[in-house]
Amino acid sequence: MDASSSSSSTPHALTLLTSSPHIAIMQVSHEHDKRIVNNKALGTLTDLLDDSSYSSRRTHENVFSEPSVSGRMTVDRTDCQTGVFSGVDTVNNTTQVGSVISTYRSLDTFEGVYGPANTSSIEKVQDILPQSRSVSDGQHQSRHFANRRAQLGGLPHQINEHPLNFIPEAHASNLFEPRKASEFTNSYAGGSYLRAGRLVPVACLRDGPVSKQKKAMNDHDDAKLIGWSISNLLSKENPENSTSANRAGLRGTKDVPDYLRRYNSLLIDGRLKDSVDLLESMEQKGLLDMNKIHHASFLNACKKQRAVPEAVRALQVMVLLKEAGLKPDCKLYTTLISTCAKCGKVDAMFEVFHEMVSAGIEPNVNTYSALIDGCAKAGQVAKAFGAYGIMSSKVNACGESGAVARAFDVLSEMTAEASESKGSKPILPDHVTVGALMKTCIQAGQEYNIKGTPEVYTIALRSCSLTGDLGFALKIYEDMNKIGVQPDEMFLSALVDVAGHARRADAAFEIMKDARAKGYQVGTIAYSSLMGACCNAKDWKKALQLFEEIKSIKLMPTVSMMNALITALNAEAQLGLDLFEQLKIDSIDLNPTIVGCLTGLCLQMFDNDLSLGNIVVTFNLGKPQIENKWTSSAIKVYREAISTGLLPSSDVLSQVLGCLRFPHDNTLTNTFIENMGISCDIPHHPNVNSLLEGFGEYDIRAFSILEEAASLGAVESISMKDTRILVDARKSKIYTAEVSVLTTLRSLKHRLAAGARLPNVTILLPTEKKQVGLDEREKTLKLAGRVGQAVGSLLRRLGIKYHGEESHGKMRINGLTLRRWFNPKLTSTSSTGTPADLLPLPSRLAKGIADQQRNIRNLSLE
DNA sequence: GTAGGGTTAG
Repeated sequence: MDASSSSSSTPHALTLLTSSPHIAIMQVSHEHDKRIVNNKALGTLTDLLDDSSYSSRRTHENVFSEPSVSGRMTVDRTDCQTGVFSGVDTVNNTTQVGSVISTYRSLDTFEGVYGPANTSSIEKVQDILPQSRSVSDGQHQSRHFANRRAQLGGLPHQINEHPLNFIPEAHASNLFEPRKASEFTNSYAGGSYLRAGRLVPVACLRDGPVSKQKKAMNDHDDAKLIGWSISNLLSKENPENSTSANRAGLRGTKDVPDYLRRYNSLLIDGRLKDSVDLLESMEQKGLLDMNKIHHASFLNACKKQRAVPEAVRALQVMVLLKEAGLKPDCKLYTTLISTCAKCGKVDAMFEVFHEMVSAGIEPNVNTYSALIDGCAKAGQVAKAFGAYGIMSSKVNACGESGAVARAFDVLSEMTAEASESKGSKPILPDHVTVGALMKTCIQAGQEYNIKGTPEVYTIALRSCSLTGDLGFALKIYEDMNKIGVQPDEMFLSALVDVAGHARRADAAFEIMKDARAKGYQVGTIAYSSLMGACCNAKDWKKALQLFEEIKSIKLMPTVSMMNALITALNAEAQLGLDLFEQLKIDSIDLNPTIVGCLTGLCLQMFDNDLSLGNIVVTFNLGKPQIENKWTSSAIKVYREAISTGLLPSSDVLSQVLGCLRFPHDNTLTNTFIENMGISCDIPHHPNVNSLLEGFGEYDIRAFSILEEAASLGAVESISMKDTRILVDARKSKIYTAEVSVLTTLRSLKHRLAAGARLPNVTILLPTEKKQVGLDEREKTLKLAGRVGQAVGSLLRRLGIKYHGEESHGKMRINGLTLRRWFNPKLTSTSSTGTPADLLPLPSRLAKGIADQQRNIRNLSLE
């Protein structure tokens, strides 16, 4: 710490130091806007337009295409147009017109996000999208629709021609056949997650209002009508179906509740494949009622394992079992998209999305949120911005005044297109058409439920957070203002976070100041983020200043706030402890949050010293003790917390115990041994640890702290029976688990000294389940968690043999093994300095004497 | 019990 900063180590002093230069937000906004459009967005776009890079990045199509028209927004105007104006009854089918309009809107989005799209760039887009050839002659077009009809299995004319249902010709005839990745623009390189023909256009929204289009779909989507049935698809899909029941362990399963129990337990075990097999075998027996299946649990299980293909397969089962009462609707698709998003499978996500739209299900705000979220999570920020643009354009179209302008835009474009296209009659819309268009534009927003809510803008902000793109974030803020959506605290919190990631603590404070001035609600949520922003901006002075402010407005510090504060102080760890002293001076009660932050900080610093070999161990009457600043501080904080009546949390306990670990190194062990006056040859006596204080692993203060915590009820006591000892570490934190095991050993050592027989020791450990693919078959593996691994290596270090595997969650130490371990063969060089409780056991003493006698005899024989 | 926003660290 240099002189200037040490003078500022108290929060009060800092308040004076940190009056920062303020930078006007709007100015930042303008500058950044330009930069975004010029460098980032246009750069991405030009990449995309470059044929050579296209092949490897084809899924980037999603960046600028409205998925409901699948990358065809620049080229399918004629299709859309004829679909509306020459195909069917135009004016009465408002939904269709609305969709056309949304098609056009997506073009606007393209322009809105990436700047004006000139003709040549549009042509370039046409060139690179193989399915996007303009289809302007009537013959070609009718062939296209015929294909489309065939592929839909004879759905009504008007639906087939709906632009949303447009599917590239290349796919039309073979939708039921597995497609090659190259045939499917939106497939990822390894093939499609949604195999052809599996997710059929099924829209059966029995709940809520049903649009004309959806009604029509509803009336005609009966699976049987289009020539296939559940069972034949299942048998095609899974020729091993007869064995699936066996695989899922179903022999003997009879009734539905029994099946459902098994299904749930399979899910809990993470056996996803087996659980779908089980559903299928239930279906075969006619026992399946999808209303009784809790889909979210399944998808959550998928999420945990990042198992998108399983999620998709389950969705397929659901779709196939529609008749059994399931309604694959927007929500279900959105859930699936969200699952993909959470798993980081962007391609799968877009594929589901495209299928959803092909099925005539309108995405709503949640769907877009999930998409943006997924792109952002996967670091595909350009896509996230693209999805934001699409959604944003839909939101903008909600307002009535916007709708009128939009309607005229669309009309003029349509007219222009029509007059250009050969062989078509120019379309001159009358007042009825215009009226219908306007109505549609208004309805579009309502019907699609695309409303401007702070939530969705908040999600969009996350993309900016990842890149530290404050400019775009402020643009989003502006967008919101324009359409009159008031930011709420979470939005502001996210915005502040972006500023922090952009290393702009000043801007973060400015945003908060501005929000307060506008009278927006800002409380702990926003302040937590502001503290986080200080931390991200690596501005510990501002963090401390903010902490003062938080105290002054009587806001309760949150865990994240304190963590952020202390993290910000990381390089200034001493300040964290000074802060602790300052709290007492300010008579702020110690709370669990602050205690946790401080012990966490101490552990972090202790670990740092440990890794640098800076842990000093001193011997006091043969007892080794750690001399470390952070250890002392951790214990001090812990003691003070207990004295004010706080119950230590499991984290705090483990952190404090962690500060009492001895370093693992042989020189230290040798020093221990020398100090105990024992001489032995370590390579031949690995279990000499049994004689050491804390077994050479922990400072003995750890044991009293654990015992005290157990007596306070902060941690479960170890079950000590005469015949069996059980250490249940399934819920223990890592260092608590280690000290628990050592405590058990200590107590057994005393039992043995008292002449008792040693019982077996069982240790229960947490495990993690993971399903892995092995040759297309899946297997669930149990893996040892961190705690299990730590306990396993602890025992190995000590030289204690155990049965069982930590990965199975259970290990057992034999009583006899322990007895032997407690009696290492060694010789004592002196009897002085040996602590009383470490005096050799009677048996060992006797043996020691016998050894000595033998040695003397041997000497005399020589 | 069925989509659905933010914040620190690992």
